[in-house]
Order: sequence, then structure tokens, then C-alpha cells
Amino acid sequence: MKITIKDIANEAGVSTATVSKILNKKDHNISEKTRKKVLGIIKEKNYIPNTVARSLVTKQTKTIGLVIPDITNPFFPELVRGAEDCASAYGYNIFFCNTDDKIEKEEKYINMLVEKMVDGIIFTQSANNNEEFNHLNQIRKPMVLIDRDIDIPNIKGKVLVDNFNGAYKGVSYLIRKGYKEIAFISGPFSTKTSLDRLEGYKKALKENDIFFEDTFVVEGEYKEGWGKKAIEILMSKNISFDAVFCANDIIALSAMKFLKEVGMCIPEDVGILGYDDIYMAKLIEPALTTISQPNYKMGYEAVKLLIEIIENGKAKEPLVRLNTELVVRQST
Amino acid sequence: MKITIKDIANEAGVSTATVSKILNKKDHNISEKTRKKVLGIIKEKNYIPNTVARSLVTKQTKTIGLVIPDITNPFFPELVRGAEDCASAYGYNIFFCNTDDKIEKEEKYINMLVEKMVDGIIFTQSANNNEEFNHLNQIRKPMVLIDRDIDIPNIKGKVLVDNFNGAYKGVSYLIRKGYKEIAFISGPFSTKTSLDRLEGYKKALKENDIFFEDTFVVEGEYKEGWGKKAIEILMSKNISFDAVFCANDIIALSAMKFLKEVGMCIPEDVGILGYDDIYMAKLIEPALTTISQPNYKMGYEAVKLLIEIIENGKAKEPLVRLNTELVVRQST
DNA sequence: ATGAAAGCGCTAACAA
DNA sequence: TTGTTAGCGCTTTCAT
Repeated sequence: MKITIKDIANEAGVSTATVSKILNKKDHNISEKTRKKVLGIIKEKNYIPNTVARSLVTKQTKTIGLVIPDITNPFFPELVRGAEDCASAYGYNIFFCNTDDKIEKEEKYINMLVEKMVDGIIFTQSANNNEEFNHLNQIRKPMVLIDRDIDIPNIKGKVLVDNFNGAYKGVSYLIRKGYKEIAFISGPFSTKTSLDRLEGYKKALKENDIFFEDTFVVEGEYKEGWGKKAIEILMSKNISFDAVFCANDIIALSAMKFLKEVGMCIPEDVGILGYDDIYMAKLIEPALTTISQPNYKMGYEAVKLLIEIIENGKAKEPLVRLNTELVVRQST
Repeated sequence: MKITIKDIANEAGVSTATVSKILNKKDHNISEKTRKKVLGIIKEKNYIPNTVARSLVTKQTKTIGLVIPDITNPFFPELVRGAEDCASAYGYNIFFCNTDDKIEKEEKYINMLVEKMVDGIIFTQSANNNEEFNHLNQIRKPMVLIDRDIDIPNIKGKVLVDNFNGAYKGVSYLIRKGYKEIAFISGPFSTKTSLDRLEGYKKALKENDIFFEDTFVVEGEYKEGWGKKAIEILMSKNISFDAVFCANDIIALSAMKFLKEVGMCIPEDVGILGYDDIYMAKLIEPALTTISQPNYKMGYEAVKLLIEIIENGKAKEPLVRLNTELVVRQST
């Protein structure tokens, strides 16, 4: 039989209130003697408090929901890991959900999370879907957003990355290295992320008196196959480029693979610059020069922010803006 | 103010018992009229039942714990995804934990999970740590193990992969392809996984009348840097090999990168065979031939098994053994 | 077909 | 310093 606080109280000859106080370190006026005794019995009986019962009265579960599109996308493991580490450090657990960017799944999960009485929710998306976010506005739980800057009234916190500067730094570096004809394989322009990176790219060109040409930019999706396809498009248009700035590392890998297959040398014939710095970036040959997103930190900071909001009702600094970093390797 | 079952009952002019029955589809003798009415009010008021309160009485949380070493290791995302998909299909949520293979973290998390009243726990490790598993035996929750075959009395289910056959298939293929001097970069021999793969490797050699030599096998760890180091060891011993069977894909990638750096051509000078088929295997150049582990399926099946055990007390088939598959690409 | 009431295991006023 | 007691929101048995 499961043993409860009552059993401990009986055994110790005290009331459950006393045991509860000891359990919750509201010790201040409990005699050392009974404290010791109760603690002893707890250990001896291997008693584990039932947090479900506790949550019912305290109205908090020490649990948060983490909603991402797909853990299988190499962008997310680090982020999730960061989130989990932070949660764990603050005594919280994480419910983990994959939405595949599907609005139905998203709604279903959010409802599940609310039913499970999570204390707050963290929300990430890789791609904007331009559907309505009405259902998010129904939710009366603290929420923080990662990586996207949409306006939902009841979002109380955001963790964003400076994509503009990231792209700007990367492309500037490419130019300094002597590359002059830099193509940009972009993600969808429906995302602010992509738009910001495009602006950073443009600014770098402009500052170096390189004329910006539409044809050097191809818009696609943040997916594996897009890199190859994009190169094919570029080539079919007979565009000559000596470097490619890719909207993320997976795209870069796919582009690189294809370029090698058609006999190009990297970085001699064409330089490749990625974005994200996923785990594999350093393991491929040549290792990928890329703009490192602080994914782990994003996850960590988001949870930290959320917990602050949960515990204080609001955040001192509700917008965390993280910086990127250029990681130079052999592909440029 | 949060709205409760009482509010719904009042509004509808019925008792909470009635509402509860309707909520839980114990409808059988509730008049259609009140059913409709109650359901209407629930929708109108946007009522969401509090599962915490429910769990307190039903003694089940519809929640399971998933304990893995590190989501950042490319082996796990697919597995986790499979687990999550299955859980979600059965109406369960997943608490997600990373232990880094540290016994203290493991204990801490398991306790947290028990406190949170999970209905069951799934347990994965990449490397055996030979410490005691006493603490696992204290746990009176259904548990299922993935990928390792240790004996813990209260483990009620296991999902295993046939490593012996995987290695055997892979190495046999290498031999068929004409490779004769096949090195094996192994993981730690403290793991059954590694031992099984070694046996598979030996069997393939033997069947093809290739003499097995100790020196062709190097034992290390399932980590990124090991591939390069292993090749260095092999070379420093002046061992000539025309193919390398790597204990996992990360090792293979690292080995491949190093071999290319020292001027070897793959697959001409040396063939590379990996193990796992991680996401990146197909994206690198040359794409990696590897033995595909059914990671997604492992996660999925493990959760399915666990839920069966949770709901029926035991599993009809407590041991699920999954097969591997050889995926031929360009590295051989 | 519906409701009254007990109780799940815990916390937190308030009393003593 | 400790105990009494009233819930938290729900399910479930047993009456009605």
C-alpha cells in the first residue's frame, strides 16, 4: 500500500500539519526534536509526497509545457536540452510536445497542457503559419515565445535572436574573404527570421558597394531538400556565384553535397556559409562556416523567463534578445 | 476566476455527479436532454476539467516519464519523437529527462517522476554504467527498458534491437563488395550492444574465411571524437585496412572526415560502414552506408508496451525485439 | 435518471 | 510549538 502523510503523522505521533510543515521547510517553529523524528520516519518508510494532492491545493504543479514543431529537426535538440536543464535547476518538469507546425496539433496539445495544469507554456515555431492565433489568446497561462516576434496580447515574454546582425556579420565576413558574387538561399519570406536575414545580407552588400540583385536570392523552405533544389534553380538561371549564404545549416549541407557531386570544390570554387551551427556542422568535410545561434541558451533563457513570470506575475525584462556568433571553419 | 465542475452543475441545475458522468462518457443512464444541456454549458463556458483533481481520485495521471541520456545525441531525437507520438495517440503526456548517464541525475529524476505520480517510466541508456541499480528496484511503477538487456527484477518490459544480426548483415555486405581488411571501431565492451556487434562482425568474417585479428578491433566510446582517434591508433600500428565498420554514425563521420583530411578517398581507398542511420547520414558527402536502427519505432513500441502494462498490469509479449536494416549509400 | 456525500492526500488558516 | 479543520476539484458508491 502507498504510504501517505497520515501514516507518517501517526507513526510519529504528530499531526499531518506538522509533517507538512517539515516537508515544506516551514520549519521555523517546529522543535528540533520532532523535526528529527519525523524526518527519520520519512526516510525509514521511504515516503514520497504526492505532488498531485499538493498541486490541488497550492494551485501550482511545478510543471511547464514545451511546444516545438519537431525534435527531429536538428535545430531543436539543443534548445530543448537548454530548456530542460533550466527547468530542472528550478525544480520544474517539462511536458514535451511536437506539433509539426500543424495548427490542430498545436491546439490539441495546448488544451492537454492546460488540463494538466501546467504553470506555464513555452512556444516555439520554426515557420510562421499565418493562421489565426485566437486559441492562444484564450489561454490564461503565462506563455513565452521563442524565436518569433508575433503579437499576441497575452504573451508575457519573448526570447529572440538578432537575425539581422547575424546575417550581416556572416556576409560581411564572406566579402572580406574576397567573395563577390554571393547568392542567398533563403527560407520563406513569410517568416520574420528570413526577412531579417535578407536585410542583413543586403546591408553587408551595400556597405561594400556590391550591387544587390534579386536573382541572387531564392526563397524556399527551411527543409533538407531545399538546398539542392535552390542550387539547381540558380544554375538553371545561369547565375554565376562564388559563395552561397544558406538560411540554415541543413540547407547548407544539402547545397554543399550537391555542389560537390557536380564537381565543385569547396571552398575554392564556391564558399558556403550556413546558419545555426548544428551539431553536425563541425563533423562534415569541409567543416561548415556558420552563424551560430545560441540554441541551448535560447531554451535556457526562455524557461528562466517563464519561471520568473510564473513566480512574480511578470518579468522585469520581458524581451530577451540573444546574439549570434560567426564560427569560421573550412567551408569558406 | 477558474470555472469548475460545480459551476457547470449549478448552471445546468444538476449535480456534479451528473456532470462528471457525462464528462467521462459514463452516459449510459443519463437522459439525452440533460446530456445536451450540460454539454452545451460546458462549451459555452469553455470549461476545462482539472486533471489534477481527477488524478487524485483515479490514481492515474495519464503521464509517463521518458528518461534518456541526452537529447543532443543524434541517436535520440527520433526515438523521443516516436515515444511522443505514441503517447499522444493514447492520450498520454510525456515528462522528458536527460541524465547524461549520471547516476545521481538518474536517481533525482526518477524520484521527481514518482512524486509527480507518473503512471510509468521509460528508460534508455546509451552506455552501461556498471553501477548498481538498486534504486530502480525501489520503484513500484511500471518500467520499460530500451536498447539494453540488464536484469532488474521489477522491469516489466523491454524493447531491444538485434545488434548481432545488424553487424553481421553489414559486415557481410562489406565482404561481398570486395573489402577484405575490415577494421572495427567499437564502442565500450562494457555494453552488451558493443559485444553483440563484435560477435556479428566475427561471424561475418568467419563465414567468409577471413581470419579474425585482434588488432583490427579498437575499443572506445560512443562519442564524436573517437572516430578520428581510432583511425590514428590503427594507423600508428601500421595496420592496413580497406574498410572500417564503425560502431555508430557519429564515429563514422568523424573517421571519414579524418580519412579525407589525410588524403584518402571514400569509398575507393577505404569503405566506411556506420551504424544507426542518423538524420545526417544521407546528407553528407559521400552519403553514409549504415545499419539503420529503427529508432522511431523503438520509442513508439516502448510507449505502447508501457501503456499496455499500465492498463493491464502486464504485457502479453514483454520483450519486443526489433530488426535492423542495411542502408546502402555511397561510402562503400 | 439523478443526487448526496464521502474521500483522494495534501496545505494553510486559525486555535490552542 | 503543535493540532484542528476546512477545503482544493473531482469521482464514485449508494440511495432515491
